[in-house]
Amino acid sequence: MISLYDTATQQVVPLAQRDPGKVSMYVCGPTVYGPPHLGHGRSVLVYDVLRRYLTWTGLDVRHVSNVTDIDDKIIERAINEGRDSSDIARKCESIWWEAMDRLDVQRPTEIPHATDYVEGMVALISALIERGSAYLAGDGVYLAVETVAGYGLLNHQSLDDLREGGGDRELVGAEKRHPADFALWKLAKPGEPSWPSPWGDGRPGWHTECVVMSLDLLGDGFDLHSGGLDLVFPHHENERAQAVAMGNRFANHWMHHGFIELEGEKMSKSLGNVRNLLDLTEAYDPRAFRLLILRSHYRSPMEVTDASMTDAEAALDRLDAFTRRTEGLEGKPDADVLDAFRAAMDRDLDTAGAVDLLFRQVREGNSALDAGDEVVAAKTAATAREIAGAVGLELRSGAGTEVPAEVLALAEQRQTARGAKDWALADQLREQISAAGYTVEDTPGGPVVRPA
RNA sequence: GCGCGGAUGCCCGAGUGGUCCAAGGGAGCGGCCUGCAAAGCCGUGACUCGCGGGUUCGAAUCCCGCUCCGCGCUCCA
Repeated sequence: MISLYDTATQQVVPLAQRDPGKVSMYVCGPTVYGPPHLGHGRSVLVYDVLRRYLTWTGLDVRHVSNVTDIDDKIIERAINEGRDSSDIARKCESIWWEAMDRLDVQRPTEIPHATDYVEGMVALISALIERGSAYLAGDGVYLAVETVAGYGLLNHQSLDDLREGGGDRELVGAEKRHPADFALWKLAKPGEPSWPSPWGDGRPGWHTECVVMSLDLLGDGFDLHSGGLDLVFPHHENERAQAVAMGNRFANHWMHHGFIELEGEKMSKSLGNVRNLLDLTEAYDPRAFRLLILRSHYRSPMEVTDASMTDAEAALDRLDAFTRRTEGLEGKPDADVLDAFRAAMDRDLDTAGAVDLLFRQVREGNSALDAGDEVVAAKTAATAREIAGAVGLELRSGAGTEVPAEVLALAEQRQTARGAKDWALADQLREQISAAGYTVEDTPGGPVVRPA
């Protein structure tokens, strides 16, 4: 059974399953108003790894992740660009999935869209008003945080402390009863997209969609709710407030991952140093990004730099080279190593420990091959494949890669030259192969040509 | 101000009170292998884990204080 840090209790505790053998997880998905950045990349990879691992251990994972396709930021962009907000949402979403595919991230089992749940949200807000936990003000409906038991569970701050807040907060809606009250429904201004409601046309407020969609699809008391550290407050605190005000338990366990930093600063839009996920996956092997994320702990801040990506690519080369060397060897994974892998992963998702085990297999296997021991090599290779597969890291042997006939011809000429001990010509031919973007390796089984 | 989290070798980065005189990767250097390479293997790096106290038979790990850094405090993953 895996244990994970729970933001609510501030402890690493076993992830309890409401239904034995099944895991229900809700991961806050994107608001589609722009291209996905590196932070989104870390988010999806962390939960993709978690999901794949849980599935690998034999659990039936239901992974719900929303697409928020109506939001102030989308509207803002629509107005600025004179476009329809649904058009922006649709295009951004398709770019999102393209990035996910490049990163080899599995699709969630369910992908609810906010705009498909507006009726449900209106019903929830109505019920909250009936219960006296929400009220109508001049520009919309607000949730009265003082009526919610345990508000601050995730943020670990009292309402008084929140009120003191150091930021230059904008007190949206002067009619709020308490400064921490937040919008559930925003009445539409002219020209804004809107839906009908008992309080007038408008749109949903603070992530009411996540509350309605998670409860609808997963039911109350679902196992895990997760997202970035920045979602702890107010996003998740406010989701929880809405659900709890309705008498729900809501999520049983809260998981949050750390940020990606660029040169020591949290990557943020305001700093203008955001790097686009599509750009990153163009510039580097997307698997290197997954490996980089696996090598650090999900709650630690993490740097993504040209140096760290290049470093990860070099490490990946080592894995691929081993895969190439052990191709065709059939063996069974080492049960002890897989136990160690499980132990690491169950310890608050110690993926770095898993990577450690993976590389140890590689070294052991390479040594075995050098010693001519194919049995041990086959075993380590099978173990490495098993571990890599469990965390979604694809290992490539390069088999099936097309090498152009002219390059193969150069390699053959080089072999002939080598046979004649004409080293100058052989080296010159290798230069040509290299210039064409290929590497030739002289192995006991003869020369092997592969993409550099 | 309040809250959360960091500080480990040249770089990245694990670390579960004793098995830690601290993983793994990258880079460097030396060696083996090779016609030379590539790939691979072996060797080599922290007398120490931000600083100062404390608890303990024993601390990178627990507690207290301090320094520095990051993040949040109403629409960021």
